[in-house]
Amino acid sequence: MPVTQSDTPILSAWETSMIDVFVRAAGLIGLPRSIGEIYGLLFCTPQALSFDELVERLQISKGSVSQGLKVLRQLGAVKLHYVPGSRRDHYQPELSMKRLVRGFIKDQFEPHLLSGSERLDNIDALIEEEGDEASRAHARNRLGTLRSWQQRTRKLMPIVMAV
Amino acid sequence: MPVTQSDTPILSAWETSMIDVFVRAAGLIGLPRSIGEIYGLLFCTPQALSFDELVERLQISKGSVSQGLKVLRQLGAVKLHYVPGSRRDHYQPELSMKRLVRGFIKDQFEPHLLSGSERLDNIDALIEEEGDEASRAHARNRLGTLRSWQQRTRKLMPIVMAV
DNA sequence: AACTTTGTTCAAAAAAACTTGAACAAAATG
DNA sequence: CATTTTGTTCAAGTTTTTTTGAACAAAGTT
Repeated sequence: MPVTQSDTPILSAWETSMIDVFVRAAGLIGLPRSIGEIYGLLFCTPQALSFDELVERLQISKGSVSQGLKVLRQLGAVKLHYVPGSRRDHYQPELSMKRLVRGFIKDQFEPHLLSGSERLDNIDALIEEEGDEASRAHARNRLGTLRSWQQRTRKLMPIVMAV
Repeated sequence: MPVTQSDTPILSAWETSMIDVFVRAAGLIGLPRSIGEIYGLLFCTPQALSFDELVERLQISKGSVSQGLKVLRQLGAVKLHYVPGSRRDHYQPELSMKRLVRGFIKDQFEPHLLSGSERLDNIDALIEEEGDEASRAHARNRLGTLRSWQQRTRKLMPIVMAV
């Protein structure tokens, strides 16, 4: 007995709008739409939601939900919530802005900052291998600028994470 | 007499590496590779560079350079530099981190923050149109969380821009 | 043990973002 | 005014990213 519930309004108007806010925010920080949708729906909903409920209410594929939740867990943006009497995993959104920001920076920014330092050291070495002294001097100078930018960015991190 | 200068090393090793740093940085903030390349080469070079020099040394199309420079000008990341006796526009990189950050935030973030406020007001109205009082109360509550996030982000901006 | 439930993986399809290059516009030059 | 120089625009091509869905694995049920 196939149940065609296709005309049930799966999301209310305010939910759709609020999810849209998160989809845009996701785009702003370089995350795919589906991740914005998942976090957005969790954010709208009072109870924890299961995998299946996300698939059904958002009308996106299991694959997208699975991968999206994986990223969100990695960022610390969702928490598993045990629901007695259910075998399914249930998810709730992390609501602490501080933790959200911290998770994002740690996962997406810090790695680049670190590998960046090594890169600059390599460039330092390369500079000494070519050109005349005048152009080497200029290159060293610019490298110094870059290093100062890196350092200032590093100092900013704790401040941003303290939001 | 076709001149095949294909084996001229157009970029030195350290320049290539330094440009690579900027290409990665561009990716990190959601800008295309070509923009990282353009800014990167300007950053490496002592003199101002013309449009043509960018095309030739980076080996990318005129279209990419034209659009890339357009974005960089908009961000305030490059400055026009008048070169006597040349009709071509010449470009130099903005070297002040403060100005670079300020330009990026003003161009890419603030618009979203502003339009965001209007969106939240709309959601506020939509919430009152559906559901029972209990669910409306929850929705209002979450909207409040979102507003506080927005406000905290706003307060952070001047601090980041003061880097 | 066979079956069901739950969720992951990954190759292929779809969508989005970026780049190219040819046509075009604007301004300087001869 | 025809020509050259300089740079922009935009449709088409390319590359990258995201989404889908079917096959699979793991663990619980009967």
